[in-house]
Amino acid sequence: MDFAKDQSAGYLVNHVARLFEQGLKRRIRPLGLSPGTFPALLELWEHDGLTQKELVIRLDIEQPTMANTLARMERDGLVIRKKDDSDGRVQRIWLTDRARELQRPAVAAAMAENADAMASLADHERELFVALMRKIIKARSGSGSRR
Amino acid sequence: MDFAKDQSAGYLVNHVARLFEQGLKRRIRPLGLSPGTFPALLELWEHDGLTQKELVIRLDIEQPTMANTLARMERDGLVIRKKDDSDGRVQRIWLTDRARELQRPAVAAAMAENADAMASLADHERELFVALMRKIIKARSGSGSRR
DNA sequence: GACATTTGAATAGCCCGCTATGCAATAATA
DNA sequence: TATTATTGCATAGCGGGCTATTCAAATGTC
Repeated sequence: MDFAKDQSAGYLVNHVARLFEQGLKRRIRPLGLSPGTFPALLELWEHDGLTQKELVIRLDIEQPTMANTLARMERDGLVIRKKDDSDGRVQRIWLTDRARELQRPAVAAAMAENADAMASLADHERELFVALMRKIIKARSGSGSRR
Repeated sequence: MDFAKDQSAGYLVNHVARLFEQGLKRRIRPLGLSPGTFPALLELWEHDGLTQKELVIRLDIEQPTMANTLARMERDGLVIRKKDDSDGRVQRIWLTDRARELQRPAVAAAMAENADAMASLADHERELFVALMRKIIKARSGSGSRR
């Protein structure tokens, strides 16, 4: 009984995530990007040529989800996938020029969206919010429910 | 530059939302429920016979998403949809016996998941977390970006 | 060296969110 | 009252998440 949805962390976090995603989507659409590509791009901008497996681990996302996202990214001319020379199983992911050029505007858009969505929070509240989420993630995916 | 993803609220909130959803999914699968039905069920358990439109407004979700979710729910024997007598456009949504019986175990599962996911937070941190998210939602969807 | 195991990626199929669009019923208006 | 506008819902199509399964390459083991 008495499950007040506006007091349920799970309910709220889903709502907030949707708001963030929608905002980001609007902002990066002009760049020809969609939100799902963002995490992969962030990693690749820092470390071009990562393996699909490495992306999966770094982003804590399931392998088929990553494979699917990368397929879309390749289709859209953001990356190319090449087999590793020394191991025929692994796919290495390389950014295209276009993707490299998008770094500045895309990061700017994401930062703007973050700022905007949290505009109603005071500075210390923002830091708190981020810190709390990191704590949850750490506890959860760190020693998480390995099946 | 220097967009640290572990400091980006948008990035983190997406991650946390995924963790919550996966946890809930595992917990309610035995009941034959999926996470997407939860918000609608919560409303209907309190107010059976709501309109699709009313659900859309209360849950801040797009109309086609709701229509789709309700179609799945009807398929799975959770609700039935009946045209309103006095207005042939509106669909009223009525719970089945099965859905009513699921209230207790489903709510228990959600509460357990919430508790579990936030187990690493102190009590006051949990309250803070919830309060911050409500603040964000209020500022955002309240006077939000009406196109 | 042959066979079994492990590992990385791809595919199939589903849930659930979105936008854009179409359609039928009602309400408003000339 | 005939036409137009509005309103509520459904459909099409896609992005992005998941699980389960398959496949090929590499590794281990006998």
